[in-house]
Amino acid sequence: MQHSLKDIFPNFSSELLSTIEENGSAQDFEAGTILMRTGQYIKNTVLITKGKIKIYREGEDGGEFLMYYLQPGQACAISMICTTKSEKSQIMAKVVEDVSVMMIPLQMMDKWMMEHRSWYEFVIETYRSRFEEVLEVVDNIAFRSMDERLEFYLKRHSDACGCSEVNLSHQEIATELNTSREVVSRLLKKMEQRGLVKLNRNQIELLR
Amino acid sequence: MQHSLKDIFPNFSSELLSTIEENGSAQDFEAGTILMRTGQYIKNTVLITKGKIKIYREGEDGGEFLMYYLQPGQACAISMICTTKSEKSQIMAKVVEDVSVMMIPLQMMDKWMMEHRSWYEFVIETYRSRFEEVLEVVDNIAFRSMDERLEFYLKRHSDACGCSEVNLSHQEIATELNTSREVVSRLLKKMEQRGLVKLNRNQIELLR
DNA sequence: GCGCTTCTGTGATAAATGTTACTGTAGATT
DNA sequence: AATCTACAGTAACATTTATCACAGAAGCGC
Repeated sequence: MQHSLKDIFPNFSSELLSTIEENGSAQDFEAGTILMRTGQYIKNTVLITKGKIKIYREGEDGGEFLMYYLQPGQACAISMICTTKSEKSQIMAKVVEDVSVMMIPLQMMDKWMMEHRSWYEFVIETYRSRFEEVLEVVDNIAFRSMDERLEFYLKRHSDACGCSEVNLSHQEIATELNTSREVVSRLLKKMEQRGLVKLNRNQIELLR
Repeated sequence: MQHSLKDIFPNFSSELLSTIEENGSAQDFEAGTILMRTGQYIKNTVLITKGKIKIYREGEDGGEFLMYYLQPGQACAISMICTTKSEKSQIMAKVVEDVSVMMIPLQMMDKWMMEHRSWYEFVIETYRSRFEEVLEVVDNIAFRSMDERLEFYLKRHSDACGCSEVNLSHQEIATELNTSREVVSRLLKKMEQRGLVKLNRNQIELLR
């Protein structure tokens, strides 16, 4: 069953909602799709109405460092920021759970800021929350060691999917933390010994 | 000799400039002043007209991780973002070179967004550039080792002060990179052997 | 079942970074 | 000059993280 835009963005005024329906283009993408690559020019602001997206920062050596998740009711802050001057994307966006999005042409972004108070507030709040999220990422890598970062990673994953099972291989986790598989395996083993997780093949159960 | 607001913010319309003069409060602070602490509520948006400010992320253990510099013609993105809802600051701001600032009461922020196109563009550009700067910080700590980060730190310092001498002790540098003095000393010695710097007491000369 | 691939576990070792301890030196204070 | 203090250099060692090597287990296709 499909939720309406109104349910997903409850703070939008009804005028704004119909303008979005009019000017936006609804699109679906399967899990695994790369929605945006580092260096690409951005032509749309993306509103997520269903599914999940992960935002990565790419290293020169091909690393894919996980920054944060995007979920229904949220928007890609980068696509908003870059939109105005049609700048290049500084990040990579990957679909991790089949998504539906509304693509908003870049010229609408500025226009609506003036015309719709609820759009303005949404944009500011998007900036604020994403900025804070990135600051938290900085905290983690600047001040914490790998075991703490791994615990944080697992917690965030289960928060995002709303369940206590993480269905990822150690290699995938290692890539997103920019470390090696062996390190992840070892740290997970220690967590299992401490009773924090139960390890299965391609699955980690969080116990507390 | 004092530059006028118009010279420092050349893109602001003359109406906006006079509104700023009218509603803002010009204030000076000496080097060393903490302008904003983590957890404080933000009551003003800060425009820098003279001097330099460093923005830090504070760790729980008392670490002060340097994020970026603010210079004349720039504004504190955090103070803009948090302003709307009078949120708590997520960062610490320290004056490193005597500054003059314009304090803009938070309610002006929203008002001017609607009334002054040049303010709107300035705010969006501020968000964009600060976001990019933080992403670069993430790059550095996620993908680079301490020697590369130290070189980047020194380069950024000399860019900010416009000279090739860094007048800081090894301890101060270590604090801002969240490492220990010994590590900084060792790496600097190696850089000296590679001919990249010349080390004096309380001063590092960049040679290329 | 057999062969193949992917995933996981683990030891050995290397490299980077953090910590402790101690020394010497430059500059300031008296 | 004698003393004091902050700063810098460095050796020795501990810890964390990365890399290499290999082996066993789980799932898959045939």
